[in-house]
Amino acid sequence: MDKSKALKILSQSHYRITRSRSAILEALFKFKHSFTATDLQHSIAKISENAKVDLVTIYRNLPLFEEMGIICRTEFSDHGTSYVLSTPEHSHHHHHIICRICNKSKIIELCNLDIPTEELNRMGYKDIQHRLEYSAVCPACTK
Amino acid sequence: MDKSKALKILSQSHYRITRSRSAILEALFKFKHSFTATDLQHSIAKISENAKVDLVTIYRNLPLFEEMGIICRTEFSDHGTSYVLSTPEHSHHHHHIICRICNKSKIIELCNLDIPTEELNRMGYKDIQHRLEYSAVCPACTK
DNA sequence: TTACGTGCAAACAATTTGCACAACA
DNA sequence: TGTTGTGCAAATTGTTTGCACGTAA
Repeated sequence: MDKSKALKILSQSHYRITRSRSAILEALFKFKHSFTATDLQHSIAKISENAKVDLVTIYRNLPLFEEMGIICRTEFSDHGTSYVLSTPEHSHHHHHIICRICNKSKIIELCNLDIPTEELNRMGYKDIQHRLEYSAVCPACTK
Repeated sequence: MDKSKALKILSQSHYRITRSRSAILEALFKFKHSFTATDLQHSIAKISENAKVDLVTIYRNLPLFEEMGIICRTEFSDHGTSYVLSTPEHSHHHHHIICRICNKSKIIELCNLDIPTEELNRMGYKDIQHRLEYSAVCPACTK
């Protein structure tokens, strides 16, 4: 997934291609780890002085981009919501591990999680959702 | 665990037994499901008009009570931190399932989660923490 | 009596909302 | 041109901090 792919998805869904959305996506795809709305704003400002996008606009677009499958929301950090890019790997069930020092995230596979979900289902729980987030100090930061 | 047990824990740890802490604990143990700081404040107000405790005081005591093992923090709800009572069952590794309708929570066992943790350890990640929260519509609320 | 707790006010941070204006399709 | 999107300001919500006063040990 890159910027032009994302723009295509947007227009195919009849969302408008605006200067702001373009600038947000431009900055988005530069991130190698998870980012917040504020991170994005700073990043956009760094790219170009006159590309400024209001924080509100970013807040309004992030859920949209998530809906489109461009980014993926995570909530491990105690301070607010952050996102990671949707890679092809993101299309299937998975979870993240986030380094508490450098903030980089990696995907981890956890198929055995489906088992308890099924059990809960048998117990009568409906529309089961779960959120699993790992945090740790990554190998690089351990040194 | 009940109020007097909690008070004993506090005083054994050289924390003072105050009117506020007493009132908070009084209200605490009445909850059958998860609660937030604000929930607690309302609950205290309902119990007795002159037992009022400042929200700030509640915010300052909840982490303390958690440290003492009296309550257990959960963060599934999108809007802020909530807690559940520590039952004897809480002393071992577990997770919760919270009903999105009635907000009641139950403990679920998930020992197979230890496996990925170990794997991550082998991969060089240190001080691994995880948070797993299930939410669903419980059998009662399905009807 | 003295260190620990509390209340109040105020600061903060993350996020949302209202509304007039701007700009895509 | 009409609808959708944006910026600005301001409101909300959850949580934290500073400080003078109160009180348990």
